[in-house]
Amino acid sequence: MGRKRTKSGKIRLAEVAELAGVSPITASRFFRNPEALSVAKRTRVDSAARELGYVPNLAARALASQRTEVIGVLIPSLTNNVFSDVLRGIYDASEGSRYSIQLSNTRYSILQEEKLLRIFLAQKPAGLIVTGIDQTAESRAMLEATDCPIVQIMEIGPNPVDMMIGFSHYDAARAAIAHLFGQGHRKIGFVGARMDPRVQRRLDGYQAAMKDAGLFDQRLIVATATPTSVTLGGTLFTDLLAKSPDLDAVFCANDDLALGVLFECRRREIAIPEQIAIIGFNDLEFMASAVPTLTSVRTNRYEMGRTAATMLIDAIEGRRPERPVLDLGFKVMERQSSSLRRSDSRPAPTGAGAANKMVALPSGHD
Amino acid sequence: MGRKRTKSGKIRLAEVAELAGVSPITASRFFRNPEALSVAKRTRVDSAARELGYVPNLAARALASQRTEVIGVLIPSLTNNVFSDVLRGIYDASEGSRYSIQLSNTRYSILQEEKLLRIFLAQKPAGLIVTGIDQTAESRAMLEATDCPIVQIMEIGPNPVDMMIGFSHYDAARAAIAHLFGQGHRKIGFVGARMDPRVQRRLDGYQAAMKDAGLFDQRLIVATATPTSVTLGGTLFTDLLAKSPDLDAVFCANDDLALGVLFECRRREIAIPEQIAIIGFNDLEFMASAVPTLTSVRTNRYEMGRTAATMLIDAIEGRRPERPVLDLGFKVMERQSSSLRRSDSRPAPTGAGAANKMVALPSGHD
DNA sequence: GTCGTTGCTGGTAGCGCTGTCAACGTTCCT
DNA sequence: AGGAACGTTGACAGCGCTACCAGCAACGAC
Repeated sequence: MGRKRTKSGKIRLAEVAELAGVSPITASRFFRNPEALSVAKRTRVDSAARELGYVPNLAARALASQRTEVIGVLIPSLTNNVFSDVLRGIYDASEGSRYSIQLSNTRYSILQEEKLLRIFLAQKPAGLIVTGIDQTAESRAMLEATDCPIVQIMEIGPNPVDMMIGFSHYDAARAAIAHLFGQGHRKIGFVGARMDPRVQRRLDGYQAAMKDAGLFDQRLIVATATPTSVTLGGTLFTDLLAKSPDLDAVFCANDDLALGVLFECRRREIAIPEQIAIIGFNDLEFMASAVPTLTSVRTNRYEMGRTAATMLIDAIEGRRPERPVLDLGFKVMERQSSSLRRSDSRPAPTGAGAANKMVALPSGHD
Repeated sequence: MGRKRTKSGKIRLAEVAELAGVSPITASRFFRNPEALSVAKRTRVDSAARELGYVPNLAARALASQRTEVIGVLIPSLTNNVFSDVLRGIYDASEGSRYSIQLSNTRYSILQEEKLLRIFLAQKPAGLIVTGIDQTAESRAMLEATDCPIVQIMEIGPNPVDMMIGFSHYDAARAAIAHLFGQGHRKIGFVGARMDPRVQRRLDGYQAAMKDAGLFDQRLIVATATPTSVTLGGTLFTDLLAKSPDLDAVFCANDDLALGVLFECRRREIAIPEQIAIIGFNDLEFMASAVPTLTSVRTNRYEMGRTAATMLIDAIEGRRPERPVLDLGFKVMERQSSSLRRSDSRPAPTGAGAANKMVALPSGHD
């Protein structure tokens, strides 16, 4: 007796249990911890669930268990293809797991981040992935008061809230400048947009390298808070040339800017790298197939997302990582745009960028 | 008597109600339909909720009300920047609403889509956004059996499940070819990658246009299922040149391929547009700042996402749109890469691509 | 004055699932 | 053989909220 189905017509756990000839709680265990069941009951419940097409009601589960199977992800931008790679990694790692991803966009505002964090935490997420290390004091306090695992991504720094995965933007920028120094460049400009904390640290690295070499000059820097774009790369480079006409190289804070600089050089008939060398940041796919091929600092974005989600899920399930802070490092991918000692005087058609020479791998593993 | 707080220390609705001196149900109404309360109670509940920092428990709400405030979004790719624009629109539109976005990646597999759909529907989403019109029969049946509003995005076609927003890829491709015909081109090649249904329809449009003009030739087509990239554009163009050395224009199924073709032409010292004209698809930001600037078919991706989410939320709340199918149209953005009749013989530095001439706006509004 | 109507409020009874604890059968140890 | 230890199972009582319906006051129509 009693209703067989919920009024919405959905199958409930009780139906599955009844068909399998077990109690609801045993059926429940099957979905959460199958090993706790005897093989006989396990197969019975399994086939009953299959036969009925049972899908657990997540809301009921969350209410009863006082926790969700949601991983919250806070990122500053959906547009930036840097984040789309990270996200892909996160989604890939979450696939097949019981956890679902809840994404929110802070739009590069730590106040917005704080607001979103409050909402997220109220729903008791299973875990949290947050971008960067520059939270508000309030956010920081909330994160530390939470008992769910947390991974900070995109960069590494002191005092992780919990786990941390990324690389040193400061070191990466220094490595880029060191590479240009190695090619004989001295008047190296900096072009940056958006100027979020990570881009700021790249600028810091650039400044430190230049100062150490006694080559620092404020006129070599063009930076704006405007969101980045290829077009903006050309505009900023134009500004930079006006300030420093005797420039011999440019470090671009990202690859879109670098592509914009490349095109602007084409317009002005500036030879790359003979007159001006270019180095970008992130090593997006197109860098290797541009003409000339563009040197860039490769960052492991997909791997970062994937590893962050994997670490997080492991931590949620009680498998804490051996080391909570993971430095994924970077590589300077030397290509034609910064190679004065060119072995090939003219690029061959197709696959020209093949000469991807790995130059540096500071900080972290490989 | 009775517990004041849940064991997790969270504020519940009952606490808010008590402080406000009303019954829990009245407090509940305040959050869902404030107009139903008298002004006096409304302010009392409001200040009580504020004072306690109350945040509703979504799981309990979902369980009790038998519905969620989740909008499910199924897209085929996270990498493709076409989708990141759409997603940004969706997230922007959902912000400030009570609805949250649940994103899943079908990886261009309609079987995977069917699987995800089953999971989504079991959780009774408030609404659903799905990509394209090529669902499996099973998926289609599930979608039609569901009572929540559904928006199909990215393209338009016959028999919408519910609402639909997009444009005709077929017409857009025909417009691209018509533009090239207008410039005097005849041997027009097609370069395509990924070859998902929408790219396939672009190819169909290309073929129809060429056949109508009596210019169709199978050797003018290079298409692969491989995921798209700039590098691949160069490779495919190389293949195309091998098949059809007397080519005078290329229609690229997307802008990344077009950029790859541009670079390959540079490598081969093929003059654009004098020897070969190029037209891309989507009009990503960089197209206008490349050298030469690249003609492309502009699609309204952000607007598509934003409008889809807005329409969906309106429909969820009972405000059905006047017309369920919305054609957002497209525009051929004529630039240097396809303009033989160039007014400017040499592009000026910076902002060179300014000469964005709008050529066509078939299908839909503006 | 009686009846219906409207606007607001509250009580009751779950939504579907899991935490806790108790109970059972079996095995292994001393 | 007795008892502890383990593995497996089930009963009960909610999780925090809302659907549903009843109740009540204020008002107007007859």
